[in-house]
Amino acid sequence: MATIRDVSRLAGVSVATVSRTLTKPDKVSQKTREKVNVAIKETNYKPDILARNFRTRKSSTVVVLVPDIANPFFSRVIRGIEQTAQKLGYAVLLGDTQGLREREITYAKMVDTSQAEGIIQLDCHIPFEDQENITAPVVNACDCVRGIEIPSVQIDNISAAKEMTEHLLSLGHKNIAVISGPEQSTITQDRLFGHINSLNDAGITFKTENVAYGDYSIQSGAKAAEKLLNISPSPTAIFCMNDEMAIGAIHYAKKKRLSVPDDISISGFDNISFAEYSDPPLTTISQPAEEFGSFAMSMLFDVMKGNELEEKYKLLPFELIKRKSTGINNHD
Amino acid sequence: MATIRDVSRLAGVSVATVSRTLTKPDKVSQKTREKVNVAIKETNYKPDILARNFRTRKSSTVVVLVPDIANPFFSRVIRGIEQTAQKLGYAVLLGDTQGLREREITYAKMVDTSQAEGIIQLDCHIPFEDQENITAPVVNACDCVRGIEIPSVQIDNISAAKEMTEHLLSLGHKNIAVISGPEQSTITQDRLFGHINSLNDAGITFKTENVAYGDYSIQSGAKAAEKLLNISPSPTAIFCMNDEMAIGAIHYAKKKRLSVPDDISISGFDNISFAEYSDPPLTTISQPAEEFGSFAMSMLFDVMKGNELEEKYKLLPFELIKRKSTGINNHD
DNA sequence: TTGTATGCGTTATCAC
DNA sequence: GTGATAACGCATACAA
Repeated sequence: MATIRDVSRLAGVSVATVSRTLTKPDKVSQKTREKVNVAIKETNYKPDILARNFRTRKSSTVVVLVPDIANPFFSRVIRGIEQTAQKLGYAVLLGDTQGLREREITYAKMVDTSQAEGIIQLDCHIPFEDQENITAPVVNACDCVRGIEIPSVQIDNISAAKEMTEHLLSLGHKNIAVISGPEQSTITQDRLFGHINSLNDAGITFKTENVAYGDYSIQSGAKAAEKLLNISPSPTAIFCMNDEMAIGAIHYAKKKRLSVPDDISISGFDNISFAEYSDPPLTTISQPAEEFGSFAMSMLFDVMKGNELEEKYKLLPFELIKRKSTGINNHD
Repeated sequence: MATIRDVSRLAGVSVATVSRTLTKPDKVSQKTREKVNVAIKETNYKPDILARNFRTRKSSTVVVLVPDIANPFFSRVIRGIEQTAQKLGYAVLLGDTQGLREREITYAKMVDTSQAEGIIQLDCHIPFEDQENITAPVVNACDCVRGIEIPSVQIDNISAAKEMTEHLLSLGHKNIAVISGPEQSTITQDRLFGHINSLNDAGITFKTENVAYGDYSIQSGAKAAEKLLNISPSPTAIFCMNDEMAIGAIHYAKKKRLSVPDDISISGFDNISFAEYSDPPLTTISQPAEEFGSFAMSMLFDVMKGNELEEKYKLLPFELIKRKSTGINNHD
């Protein structure tokens, strides 16, 4: 492999000039530049990025912590991250954490060892051993850690849950169940809060037994629906905190020979590509997944550069998508 | 940040000894090791991986080229890659290529510049400018490049397609349509080949007009179904080359008020998590996605180490999963 | 605008 | 088993 030395010799210039030609071409005369470029071609020289990274103390790499890469919503976020990272000259290291704190910390430590310059965390945890001490550039996307000074980009989950609940209320539903995400999750808490708020505004008392917790998987949605649809009086609508669980819930309802939405309305969250093609098509909240990723990467870039952030806690717009899985309450 | 120098001073040993304690502890006496470890803790020393990588000419990183990270099948493969990579001490760089050759080449070049040591390619392209010259350790997973010396792990797509086709034939279907993947794709070609083979074995002539090409998206499946279900005589079964397109096809069939499977049988491929919860549940081919990733990473490891591969073209087992989207032909 | 010289933090070589 | 030291390839401060 040719080194910068070989190029400099062939071009008859110093290594410094070759280096400059590559990284600050405006500081090199047109003529010299040409000479150097010819020599680079001739030698098929490729700068050794390992050496460059070492010398500059930069890896041009960020690590993204994702609880489950196989979740279509997260993978869309990652796609957004990747695209913007590439534009900004960064590579993306994948850290599938399976929600394990231990693995989050392992990956986050890559910043300590200079392997990565910053972290994008898609879960609601602080990925450091010392929870109080944020020791590396980090940004939250989709979810966030409450009360902690970590910049984040998400939707207004409280308002989104309110809007969905109001939609269900407007269809005449009074006994609304919830299939929630993990209880500790910030977005889950926010959405539940918004939901309860709407109920209260409508003069309806929220009942704890109307909530079942899932893990965002289809299976957990089906299981939660089984629990909720066998209490009495049976709810006439279920507000699910993601589309997968809604699809699982619909599946169980159908198995029980309930018609969706005639017997039971079921709503989702995220608007994944399957939502539109579910039977019936899912009423859901559309979240700008790619934009989350893209925006988070831009924010992280600023944090890494030491730039001031315009908004530390960014909210992106969401949209209620009304489809056929929710309908008028025919039961009471 | 403490360096190896600081540790050596505090421990009263040479930097070489500190380095050895970290990377070859068996070459250091118990006593010295303890001294060094105390000093490491004291100074909170973390080896600079950038410097280490530079010195050893290794990045301990592999790059994975994926056409579309948001495809649930690919993300499962990536999960498998990530898990095994972590075990083997490698980090995974994400290269979402959108199927663009240009981006594949860009990412593959990271090996030239030492940023990555090897490549896992999930698409059926050679990620190098010079197609004839394989210039970096590379392994194919799921798909493969035909006639090229790139190690690969996949299922026997020909046999899988045969098995599915035979299943449809056994249900009495004679006019079977195909919703295929991209025409240039190797796995598409293999599956089509297997399909045609089965038809021939059954004495049925394959008709080109019974094939529509999609891009693996739900939308493309719906569109392809629209084309196929409006030719005459209408096929009584559709063999789709992935689950997303099958779900799209089912969606269109229902829209046309056709019953699946009474009027039309539709089969998928991949067995993604949504397959089981589709309505009706999808008959499909289960592929070991995580194992593809895991196995590919192990193979790449061997290639990078210069080890001989036990099998250069590995086939993993698949399974025909019979569900309710395929049924007996009631039409002729 | 260009060249010279230095050093980044680590590992490897070779003495001891 | 341990230490002294060179070297990896590059970017940069400084001199010219």
